[in-house]
Amino acid sequence: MLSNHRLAFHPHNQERCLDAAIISAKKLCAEKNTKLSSMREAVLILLWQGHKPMGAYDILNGIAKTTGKSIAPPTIYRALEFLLEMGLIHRIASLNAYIGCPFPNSAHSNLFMVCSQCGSTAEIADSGLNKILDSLCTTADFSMETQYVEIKGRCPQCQTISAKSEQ
Amino acid sequence: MLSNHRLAFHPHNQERCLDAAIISAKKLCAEKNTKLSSMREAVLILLWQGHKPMGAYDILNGIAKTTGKSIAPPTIYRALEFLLEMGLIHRIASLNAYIGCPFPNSAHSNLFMVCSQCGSTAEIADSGLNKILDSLCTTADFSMETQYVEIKGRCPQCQTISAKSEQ
DNA sequence: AAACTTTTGTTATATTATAACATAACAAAA
DNA sequence: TTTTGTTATGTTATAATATAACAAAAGTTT
Repeated sequence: MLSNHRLAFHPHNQERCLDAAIISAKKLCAEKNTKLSSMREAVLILLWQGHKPMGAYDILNGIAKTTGKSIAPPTIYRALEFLLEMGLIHRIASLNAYIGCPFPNSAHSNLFMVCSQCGSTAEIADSGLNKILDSLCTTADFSMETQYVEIKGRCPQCQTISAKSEQ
Repeated sequence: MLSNHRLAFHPHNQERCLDAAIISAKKLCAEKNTKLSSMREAVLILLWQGHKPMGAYDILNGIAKTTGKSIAPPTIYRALEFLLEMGLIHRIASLNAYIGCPFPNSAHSNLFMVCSQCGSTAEIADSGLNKILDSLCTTADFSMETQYVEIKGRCPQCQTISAKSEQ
């Protein structure tokens, strides 16, 4: 099991995550012979600064603010498309939002745990889960292409907070 | 395992599904002391006639056509909201679309297999899957509220067709 | 029928995403 | 070092999905 739930759901040095993400993004693009242009890098940085799923228009506004320029949606969607293709980010379908991938190098199918209160989101790759999904597909004679496994609920911190407020 | 993949992915008497769905919807609403108004029933019927996930605006146009009236989005979204609350339909997040639930009576968490070619969609409730998801949540100290498990791929029929066309 | 509740209608607008075409930036070949 | 080709970004417009806010109608209860 590959998971970043400890980082995602607890305070930690977020700048370190960001730096690591950018370094491995550059490496991965070099390997794949693609270019992490400044716009693409800016979007990736913003996503890691947010450290939570962000909508395309949140990203748009963020980029517009830091660059001082006014930017149109296609610019952002293109950067997102590239980053998705590279496996550097994921789309959370249930939120229409995007988040940086904490382990872009390992090929994997993913599960996301999204806190419905604070938005913090963990990514988990679990072979047991994938085996079950595969076997269910086999049973139905269905050939899998993509999977979306997203769980909404409460992260550890928000459980504690809401438990306290109910005292 | 509770699954409608045999029906969903193969030709069958769709009218029978529709009739059964409406009957059990009426029963369920009676039990829950809510009302399946004509608008709500019309939306449910349309979804079962389509027999595939439909977008809110597809539904809107369908209802507008059969009634001859022009209808505004909120009317449709309200009907959808009601049907979702009753568990009579599901929302497929990865498609922004809605589909009738084939077994609304049994409380369950669901997995959807969506054919990326023809759109036909099966719903599967599997306790093995749910156990794994539960255990992953426990590991991460995450308390689940809702789950979205959606798999895109090829249904049996569309696999056959594309295999043939590649000969 | 009056008062109340629930459902639907109406208008306007928010949010998310893409199509189509133009320009700029960069790299490779001539 | 032009010129050509390719890739990336800019620009305008619009499509597609969803909701807020308030008004009217329909259905219930008293």
